[in-house]
Amino acid sequence: MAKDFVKRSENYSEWYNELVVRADLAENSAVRGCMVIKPYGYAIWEKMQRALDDMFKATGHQNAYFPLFIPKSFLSREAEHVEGFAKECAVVTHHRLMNAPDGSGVVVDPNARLEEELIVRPTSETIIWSTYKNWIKSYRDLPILCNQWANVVRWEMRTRMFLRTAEFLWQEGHTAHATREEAETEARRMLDVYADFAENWMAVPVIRGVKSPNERFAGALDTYCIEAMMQDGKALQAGTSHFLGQNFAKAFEVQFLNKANQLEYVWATSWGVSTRLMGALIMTHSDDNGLVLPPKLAPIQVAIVPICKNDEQMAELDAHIAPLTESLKAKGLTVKYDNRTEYKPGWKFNEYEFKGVPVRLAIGPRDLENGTCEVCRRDTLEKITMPLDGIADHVLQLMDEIQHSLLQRAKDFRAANTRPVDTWEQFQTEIEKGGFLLCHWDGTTETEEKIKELTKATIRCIPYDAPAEEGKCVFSGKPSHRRVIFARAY
RNA sequence: CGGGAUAUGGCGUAGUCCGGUUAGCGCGCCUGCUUUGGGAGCAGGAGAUCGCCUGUUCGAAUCAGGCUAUCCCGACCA
Repeated sequence: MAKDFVKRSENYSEWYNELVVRADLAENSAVRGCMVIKPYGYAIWEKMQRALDDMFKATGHQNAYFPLFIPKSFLSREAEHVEGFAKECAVVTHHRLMNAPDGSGVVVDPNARLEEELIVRPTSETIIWSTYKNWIKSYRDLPILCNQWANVVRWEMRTRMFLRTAEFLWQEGHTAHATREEAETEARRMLDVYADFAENWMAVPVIRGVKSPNERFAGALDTYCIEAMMQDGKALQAGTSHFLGQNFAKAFEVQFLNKANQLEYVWATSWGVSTRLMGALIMTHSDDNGLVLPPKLAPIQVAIVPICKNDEQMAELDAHIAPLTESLKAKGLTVKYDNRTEYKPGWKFNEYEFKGVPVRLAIGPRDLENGTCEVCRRDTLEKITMPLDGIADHVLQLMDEIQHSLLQRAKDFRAANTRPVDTWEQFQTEIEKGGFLLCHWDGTTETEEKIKELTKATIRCIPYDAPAEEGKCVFSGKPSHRRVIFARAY
């Protein structure tokens, strides 16, 4: 049991904050609202990046890089877009510092004011579409399937590590298409990529759906999303994909000549996932003993801890364990053999447990005699002693088992906390218990906002697979044709 | 931007009400010895202009005024 570590049931958000710091994932920085992602946390993010990047490439996308700064005028080209982001933009107004006249340090040089202020990108639609205008002349230039890995800044009032920080890392895909249908297909296809990644790499089950107009991205015609349920029953939007229609093409005058030699506006999509996925990963699997990582994203998959009484024994263990390490590595596993003498085995057990290492092997004098090894899996904390012979295959299989079992466990949790609700009275009590409420909704923004105001619950999405079903809106009683998901969200 | 709170070695804190030796303790850190199957023990050691400024006083971590920063609760949000 982790010492001095608050339990999820006692204070979930404190548990989360402490876990992030103590598992060495990230820490707060000198800059308000910005975090430092530490090497161990960044290693997880790199694994996510790698997997996603491969999936983007496999679906025909290429990486590119666009500027951090956006001319102020660009942002205001699309009316809804600017309205959505105006309140949280960092603005560059000057380009030079000078020594303070009174010697008190350095000040902004008032003579170095920029002609046009620059916005630190909150997202890159505008700068990218101003560029695409130059790239697109003919139907032969389409589609353009670009992605960029970048940092963005949204000046948030209240921040939480990974879940909402003023600066965060993400990828943003921006595509341009000749037809509406093709763009819509692209937006949905990338959502499927995200869902695939969430479930098969992160072991986080997600619900695919469409956002209500109220929750839609500023400037989009449709926003598709994947929604996950955290262990406290709150929803977390884990990824979004937008069908932007011709809004940005019109704002930036991006037209192409079609086969009939007629000018048409280009159709657009954008889609992104961010370091917020780290938050989803943490809050889906981790427990009161610390972080729990799915094997596919764990920077260390196997930790090996030797147990011994003296130097000679350690030397013997080193020699004995070396081939074991090699055989695990030969299976493609990431292995850490920890024979530091400054820490005792018990300390190491706790350390690797807290950091979510999926499998731990311990080998001591008794094992040397018996040709065995203690195998402990992080997700269940189950320990078994087994012969060293064939251990690499066993561990490899265990990785698979853990990966699947984490997903299954999360699915079971979600299922246990998802239920239909048909009356307003019931809604008010049920929403307090957390989880997803499947409810009929009359389709109006007024109803959605009223419900949000009264209960802090929002429509997370209208699931793709919501079956047609006649019913009455849980709030207004007006007719509805399918259920949507209500929940409190991060 | 409203409402509340806090600020003391790297971290967590005692002391503040009621001013008075060298600012105490735990964790961590350094050195040495003994240890190692679930966060080791002992001994020694380093480390703090008590958030900042001004004032009151013989004397301020402690009292007063101002400032700054951070955290929590709201409004806002991927």
